[in-house]
Amino acid sequence: MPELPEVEIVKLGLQKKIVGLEIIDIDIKPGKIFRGEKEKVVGARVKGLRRKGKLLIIDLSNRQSLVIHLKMTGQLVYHKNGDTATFGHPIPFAGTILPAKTTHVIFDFFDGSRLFYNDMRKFGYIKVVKTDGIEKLKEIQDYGPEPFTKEFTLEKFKEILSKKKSPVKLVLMDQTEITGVGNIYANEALFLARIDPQRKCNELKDKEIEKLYESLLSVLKEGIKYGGSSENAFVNSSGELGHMQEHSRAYRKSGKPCPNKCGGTIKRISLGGRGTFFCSNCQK
DNA sequence: AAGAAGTCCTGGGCGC
DNA sequence: TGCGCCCAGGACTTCT
Repeated sequence: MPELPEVEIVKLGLQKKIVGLEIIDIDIKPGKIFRGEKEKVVGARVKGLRRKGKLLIIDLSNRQSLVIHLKMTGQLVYHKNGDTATFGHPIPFAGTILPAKTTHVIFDFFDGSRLFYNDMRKFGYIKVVKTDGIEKLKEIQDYGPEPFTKEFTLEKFKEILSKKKSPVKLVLMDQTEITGVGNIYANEALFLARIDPQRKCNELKDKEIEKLYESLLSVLKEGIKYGGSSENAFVNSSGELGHMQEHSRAYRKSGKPCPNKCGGTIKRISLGGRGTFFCSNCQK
């Protein structure tokens, strides 16, 4: 599932590929994914890309922006010579076919290249929003501080955790508390910090919070370094898989021996209705 | 007011 | 082999 590192990888990839290009058409498969008016986008150039938590924002030259959430299985794949790839004419690309069965939106650029939005589970969306109005979007307004920004200090992290009584993993994943962290990196950060995901936030000791702060930043950096985690359907803007899943320690490792060699076994429980992986032997 | 449960959606895993 | 059942999972909505 695309989280902060995966969305960052897509952003960095597309920054090199589509900035400056004019959108001359958009093909939209009927459905709820594309929200807004196509006419507000066609004819505009791509001015730049930004990321806010798990949201990707494509700013256009006409004061409109595309706000994109990939949710579980969203993909943004760019094809430089995609001029023959349309819904009627699929072409082979990066070991797959574009457009795929899961393609819902195709952006056509002036130079014949194309950007494909694929989404197997159709949870994601592309919203057309006035650039000026982005900060007022409910989802963005409610966002908590974001890792790697100057607001996200250890002190701020302590403040966030100390006021919550819920299990620490749920708070790490709550976008209104901390923005950008999802299930994979929450599991990994807690494993590195050797903290039980079920621990109540306000009962964590200062030392533990410090360790968790470092671990969280460290696993997010690692995710970016390895090109994202392709545990689910994630691919980068060139259609390639990431490698973070090859380095994950706890996520989806149930039954495997604990990588800390503590003698324990990674187990899987459900927390907040979500799969939670940890070593009950060394995560206390 | 906070926490639990339901919702969306589809491929994949499982049992028979 | 093949059918049907059920589940994951981010974030929002609805219920308790």
